[in-house]
Amino acid sequence: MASRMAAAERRELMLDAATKMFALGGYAGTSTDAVAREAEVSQPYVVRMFGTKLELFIAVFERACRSIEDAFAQVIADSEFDAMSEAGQDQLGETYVELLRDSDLLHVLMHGFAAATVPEIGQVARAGMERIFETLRGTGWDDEQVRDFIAQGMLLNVLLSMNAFEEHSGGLADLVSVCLPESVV
Amino acid sequence: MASRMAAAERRELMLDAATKMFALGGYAGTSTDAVAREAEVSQPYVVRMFGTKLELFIAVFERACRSIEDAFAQVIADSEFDAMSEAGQDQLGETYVELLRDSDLLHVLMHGFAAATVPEIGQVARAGMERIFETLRGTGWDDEQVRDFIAQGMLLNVLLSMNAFEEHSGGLADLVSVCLPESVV
DNA sequence: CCAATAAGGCATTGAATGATTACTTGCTCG
DNA sequence: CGAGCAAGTAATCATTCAATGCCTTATTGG
Repeated sequence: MASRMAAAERRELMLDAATKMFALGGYAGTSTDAVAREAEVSQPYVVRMFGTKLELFIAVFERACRSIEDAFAQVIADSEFDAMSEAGQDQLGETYVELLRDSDLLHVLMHGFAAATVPEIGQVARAGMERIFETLRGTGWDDEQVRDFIAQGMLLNVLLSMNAFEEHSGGLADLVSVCLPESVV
Repeated sequence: MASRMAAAERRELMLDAATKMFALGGYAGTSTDAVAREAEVSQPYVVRMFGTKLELFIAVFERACRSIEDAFAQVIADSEFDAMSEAGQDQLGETYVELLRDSDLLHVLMHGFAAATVPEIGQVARAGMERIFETLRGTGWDDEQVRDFIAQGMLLNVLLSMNAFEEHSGGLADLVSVCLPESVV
């Protein structure tokens, strides 16, 4: 038996493990057993901790959305930050690129968006996107500016999720290179 | 038994059915049996027609990518089309919005992107994205312009996939409204 | 030190799934 | 017309999976 631990702490470890596994297989393509093995607990314990596989996925997905929101909020709250300067805009962009270095986060996001046909997942997705939108509005940017920023982020998501940046394969290289204006890969 | 039909024709019907079902459940979340029922053939026939569930999904996904590519190519080839005018740019945007009215196409796209961690799916995704990129380059736009166009498209994908446009729910209404500048919803 | 609560595992199960094999039947062309 | 090929199915199988019920054992407060 895995050494005893406070349930809340174990829960976090399970969320970590689930994030990793869901990133690979998505909601339907990941078994609770795979999560359990990754978390080094038994499969029934995973189910019991979250009630249902769907609730587990939602917890993972929502946590991913919040980590984006939080990262932006933290940058914006910094007194040094100036949203209206060129440097400030680049800083937020780089913050996002930095977040996406965590490929598990990226893939969980993509799977969550794709699985939004499931009503409960769609609800979480809309709420998460809304919070991110509102957070970015806190810069003082106008709505079009916020939209363009998010749009670039979504393109980045898609290109990264299809591994377009590794070994600049084929003609995507040009699209890819113009997507990372100044941030190093 | 379903009435006889040329295999190629039946194959198209199966692809239609598979598109519909994969749109709902994604790759892992859709059974070959569900596709078979939708196509009104037996489950083994579906498997035999495509060899493998993965190959079926890839056929569906690739076909979706091509329909986008083709729609753009057709507009661009029109002698009336002027890529450099404001109207021309709007026209391409509206072409994409019109395509996405087919929610099955939209969701298959999203699931394909998300599932790009599967090597063979990733390969198809990169190839499809590259062709779309090259097609759009045929407008004569510079790479940044093409990138921005695609980025807006990706944002549209995500918002549509999470049903952000139905009953302008919550604070997403503002983001949503600034995403469809002139095209009617 | 001990009892109660919380942490966690084991065994099980019924349903679903992708794939294979072998069989049947309709159509077409010589 | 009839033989052979192509279209399609029925039956089946080995796995996998999410979930449930019941049991065991740490830990901790009194």
